[in-house]
Amino acid sequence: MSKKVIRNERRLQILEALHQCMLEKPFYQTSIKDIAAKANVNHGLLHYYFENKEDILIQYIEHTFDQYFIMFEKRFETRFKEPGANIKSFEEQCRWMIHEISFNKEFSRIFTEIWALALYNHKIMDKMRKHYQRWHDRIFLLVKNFVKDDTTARRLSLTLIAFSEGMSLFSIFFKKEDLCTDMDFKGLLNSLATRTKQ
Amino acid sequence: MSKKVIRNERRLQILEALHQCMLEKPFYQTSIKDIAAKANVNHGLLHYYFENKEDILIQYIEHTFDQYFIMFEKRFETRFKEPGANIKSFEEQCRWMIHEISFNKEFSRIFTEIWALALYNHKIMDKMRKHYQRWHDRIFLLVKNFVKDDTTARRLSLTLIAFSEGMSLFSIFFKKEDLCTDMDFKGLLNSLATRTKQ
Amino acid sequence: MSKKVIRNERRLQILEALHQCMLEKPFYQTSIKDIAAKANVNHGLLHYYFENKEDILIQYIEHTFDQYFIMFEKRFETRFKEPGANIKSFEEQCRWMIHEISFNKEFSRIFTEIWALALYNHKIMDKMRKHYQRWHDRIFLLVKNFVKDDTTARRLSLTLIAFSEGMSLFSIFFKKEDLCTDMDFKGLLNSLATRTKQ
Amino acid sequence: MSKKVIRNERRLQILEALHQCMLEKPFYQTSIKDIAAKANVNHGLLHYYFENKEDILIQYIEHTFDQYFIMFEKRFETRFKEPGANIKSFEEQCRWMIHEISFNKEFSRIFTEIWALALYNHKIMDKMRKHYQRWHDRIFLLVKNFVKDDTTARRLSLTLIAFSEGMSLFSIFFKKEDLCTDMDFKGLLNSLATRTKQ
DNA sequence: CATGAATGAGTTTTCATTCAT
DNA sequence: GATGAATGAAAACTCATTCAT
Repeated sequence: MSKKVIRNERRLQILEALHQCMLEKPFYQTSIKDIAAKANVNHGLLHYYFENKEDILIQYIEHTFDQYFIMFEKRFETRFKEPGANIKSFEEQCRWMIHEISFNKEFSRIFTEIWALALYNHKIMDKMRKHYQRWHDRIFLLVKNFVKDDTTARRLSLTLIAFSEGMSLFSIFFKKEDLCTDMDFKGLLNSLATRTKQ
Repeated sequence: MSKKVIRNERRLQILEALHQCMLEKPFYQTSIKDIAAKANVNHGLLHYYFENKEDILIQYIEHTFDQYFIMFEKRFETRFKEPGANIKSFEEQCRWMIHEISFNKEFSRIFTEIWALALYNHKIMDKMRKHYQRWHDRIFLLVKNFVKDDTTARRLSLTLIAFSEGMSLFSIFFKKEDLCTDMDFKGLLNSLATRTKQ
Repeated sequence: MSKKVIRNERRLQILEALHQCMLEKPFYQTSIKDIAAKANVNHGLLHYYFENKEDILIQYIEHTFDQYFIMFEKRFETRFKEPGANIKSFEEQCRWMIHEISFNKEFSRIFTEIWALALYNHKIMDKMRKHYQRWHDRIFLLVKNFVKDDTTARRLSLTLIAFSEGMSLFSIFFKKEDLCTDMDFKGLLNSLATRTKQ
Repeated sequence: MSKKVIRNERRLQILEALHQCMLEKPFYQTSIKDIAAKANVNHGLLHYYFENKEDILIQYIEHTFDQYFIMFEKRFETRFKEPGANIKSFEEQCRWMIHEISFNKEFSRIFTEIWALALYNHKIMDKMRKHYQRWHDRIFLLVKNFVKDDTTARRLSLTLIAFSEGMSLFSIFFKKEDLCTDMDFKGLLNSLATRTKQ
């Protein structure tokens, strides 16, 4: 293996260690030594591969959003060969998003914490905005098929994401069964847009 | 001032100081001394009135939810004298909730952090669940007027709260104008229930 | 009851509270509020009846030694009417001392701690020396009946007290049954004196 | 110096610093920073080498008892070549114990405090019991040469240690000259056993 | 006499980060 | 690259004591 590959492996090893740590303790209570121990590397080494503790988190966010984005695209491509999305593919993709992403226990926990960290940390905030925007752009493409007005379509798609994150959040406090898990997404868009359109 | 009055004054003074502090820094970076300084009291006093730092937060949560609950009830009572809510009053109350609570900047910031704190702190988690359940019970009463099936009505009302919290969260990352702010709540309930009903 | 009597009652109440506290926690971990709580009085009041925390302990020592001294004298007087002690009365009194004082669980615990407190506190040290000297003087009177040489008699009586305190100490670490509890005190004196005499 | 050597040096340096500190102040008034200052190391380092303040003390006790045990054995071996102890060697060894250990000023002070600390700290109590038992086992071997009955021999040897600790304690309150320092240890055993035997 | 609010000094402990080996 | 010793700032919490009421 080349040095670059080793370097990348170590990096991923450490990011995965952070992931495991964040399932046990809040980030601010997770020490560099905790992460190092989970990754089976010396704690001094983390400062060789990453600038500081914050940098590990920043790169973790980047890495995780990328993974989910790739998952989303792969799933879409394999199921809906035609370029344009129809109602059925839109609905299915939305449902998959709720079930596989919003209701993913680990995802919910870790991102609930990252939202909080973003509040008073510009770098994390910027990173989050950037990724939510990328996500927004992608969902917008789907919604655009049913909503003529661009401004409305953008609003609808962002609200859809906000809704799915609300579901993610509440899956922490309540059981999935207590929430509506299968809905009429097309109708949802309509009702959301009704007044906004006026 | 009697000792009892002093006691209560101080407590509120400290809770308000925590509120101000949490607008500046994350809770875990807010020291007891920071809160004391904002409250203009000696830091030792905080340990006299509260068991520990966590206890201040717990009581802050209690106090804040209570305030919002009272606001909600007052608003409802003054506008809709008749006991049973009709479509119009339901819609207006929902809209008010989104605009005055979900889109309240301070509320959004502070509770986004409290969600994260709840993740690894049972006491905070229990407190949050308790208050969300109270909120849930209240919204359920409104929804019940339009939805016959109780199970469905409960699911719908909880999902409505999840949705409003999602909006609250996203008001941190984006501008209000980027989201749908006025919607057809009755239609929303219908579309959420469509598949769940089946 | 006169004010003076009330005052004394309160004082004893507080000294007894300290006694109870010291059975639970070391003195330095016992707060003024702990003592106040046990005595069922307001903590501010302790500073009215006593100069400070140390003063309570000093007075506790005085009070406790006095009690034991009175017990010793009473027991001696009731059993041995004649003024001069004979071998039998000396032996019995020694045995009583070991069994009732050295092996008194509470006495052992509390004084083991007071010895340590005396090490770096002159007032406590002086108080302890004063009472041990009083005790020494008393035992000397008994030993004097069998030992002609005053210097030797003084050494023997002090060593006898040291021995009984050693037993008190070890009753904390081991069971009474693991130690010799009934011995030939007269023979003990002889063997202790053998070489010292030369 | 290898890292392992550094590690051991530092440990001993810190234990020695605790020793020096305990000659000046009670343990509970000795701060981690005091010990660090005496050891000429950063106070944070103490938490790197030891779990906490209590752990330093625990290891100090272990270290100190070990040292005295080794001293005892060396002295015995160099003076009494024959395996079995005779009266003379027993008496000399006892005398040495009283003079070099019980009457060691530093030893007396520090252990008087450790006895008190053991009262409400299980770990220290266990450590002390363990070492006193080891000491007991060793003295028992000597006493066994003159006392046939094992139970009696065990009681006698433990009482002998209690006696020497009583002397240690009283050397704090009084001068050595006020106590019997050279005695007939063989006779002492006999008088202690007289009644116990019956 | 009695209360309890207020003070502030002091303590243990944690940890990101640096750096010599 | 890897190790682990070392640093020092910062935090929560305790508590004797004072004092106004």
